[in-house]
Amino acid sequence: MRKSRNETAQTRERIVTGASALLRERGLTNVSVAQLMSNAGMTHGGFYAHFASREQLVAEAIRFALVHSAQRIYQSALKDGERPGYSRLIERYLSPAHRDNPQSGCALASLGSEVAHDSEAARSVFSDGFESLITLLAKLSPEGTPRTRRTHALCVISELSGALVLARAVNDSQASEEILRAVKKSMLEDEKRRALKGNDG
Amino acid sequence: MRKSRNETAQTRERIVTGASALLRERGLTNVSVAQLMSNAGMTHGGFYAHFASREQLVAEAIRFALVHSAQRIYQSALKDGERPGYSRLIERYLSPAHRDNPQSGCALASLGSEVAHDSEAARSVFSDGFESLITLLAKLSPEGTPRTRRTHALCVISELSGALVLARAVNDSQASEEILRAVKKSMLEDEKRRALKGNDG
DNA sequence: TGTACATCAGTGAACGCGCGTTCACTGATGTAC
DNA sequence: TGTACATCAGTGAACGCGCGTTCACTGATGTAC
Repeated sequence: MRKSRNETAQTRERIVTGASALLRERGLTNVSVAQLMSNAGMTHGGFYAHFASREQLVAEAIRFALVHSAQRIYQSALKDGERPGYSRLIERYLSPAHRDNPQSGCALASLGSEVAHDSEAARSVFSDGFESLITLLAKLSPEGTPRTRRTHALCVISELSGALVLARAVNDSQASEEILRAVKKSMLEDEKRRALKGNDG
Repeated sequence: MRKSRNETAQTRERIVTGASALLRERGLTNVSVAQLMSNAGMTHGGFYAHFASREQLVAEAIRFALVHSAQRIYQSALKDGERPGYSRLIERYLSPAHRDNPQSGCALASLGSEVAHDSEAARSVFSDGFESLITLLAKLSPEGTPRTRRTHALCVISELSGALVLARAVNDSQASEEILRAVKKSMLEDEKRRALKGNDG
């Protein structure tokens, strides 16, 4: 049952995008090759027609997840009122919807701590994706030198991803809401303060 | 070869503390029962004389790791100059030494994202430990209403743990250093600003 | 355009392996008198 | 305090199971002429 080149490419893409969702949802080590294939509508045997190993698919899925995350983050920052800024991103990132849907959410929060224990390939792909995201955000940041913009981008991403990880880990829904609300409020105030300072200077 | 009650209790403690270190270092799913027992100087067979399941040990190890982390964080905050504050904590938390030694470091950063996929017991223990830590930090925070102190504690912990996770995940040592340095600098400046504001008001 | 053959995506059974857990056994500890 | 027996922490072999990976096979696609 050989498939056409087109179909083969589509199948491969389906496996990678499906894996990027499933791995974000359940973690890098909690999904088997059979589950990843079944998630793409196939049996496990065909896996090695597309990938040399599970490790390779994981690395490709991480790459895809990071590119996807970067696009969504960038879009949020771009659409922030008239000028680009972080307020809209902060609102979206720290929403219950984002907390409850890791499969389509930020890969830094869902995969960050597991990547530290994963293969060199995975860490390398993660590093590249992270660098691209920070560079993009720094360019788009309101006012400041290139250096301060980059620093601010790093701080925003750290605080956002840290808060989301904690809001997901906690078992108590009230505690989870509190984390999202408190950090969101504080970060939005901080952004306002920065915007005013920027307009004054 | 039955052991005395005293020895039995010590053995159990040795397994739990050893597991708390090994699991922080390698992740919750990447260490076998045999490895956890060997780490405590025994063979795997004796495991079930102390625990009902691997899951139970993991939950106890998480509890221990969080208590241990809270103590260290609290000590850093207490010893901050004359009055308690976050500056010393920030310096220590975002140091290369902390990044490179997860086995004795903050459990929020090393286990946070994995706990979200783990057992109810693990999440429950994590929630309790997290709540204790935040309550402790909020009490000790400089100036402000109970509410603003709590919010600030949540923000500080989110930003610290988020930055540490990213600094560990990244493959490029320069990028890792940059994250630690940039976030540390920004957070320390923020703390200074808060301290001045507190003295004025 | 049509024919003959090589290629290869996908299936499902099978592989060796490490996992969490169980169990018979050992012998020092704990308990009853 | 001393003796006889029950308990149980720890060992190492064994269990069933799911894992990542391999393989013989199928039949549609791609290629050569």
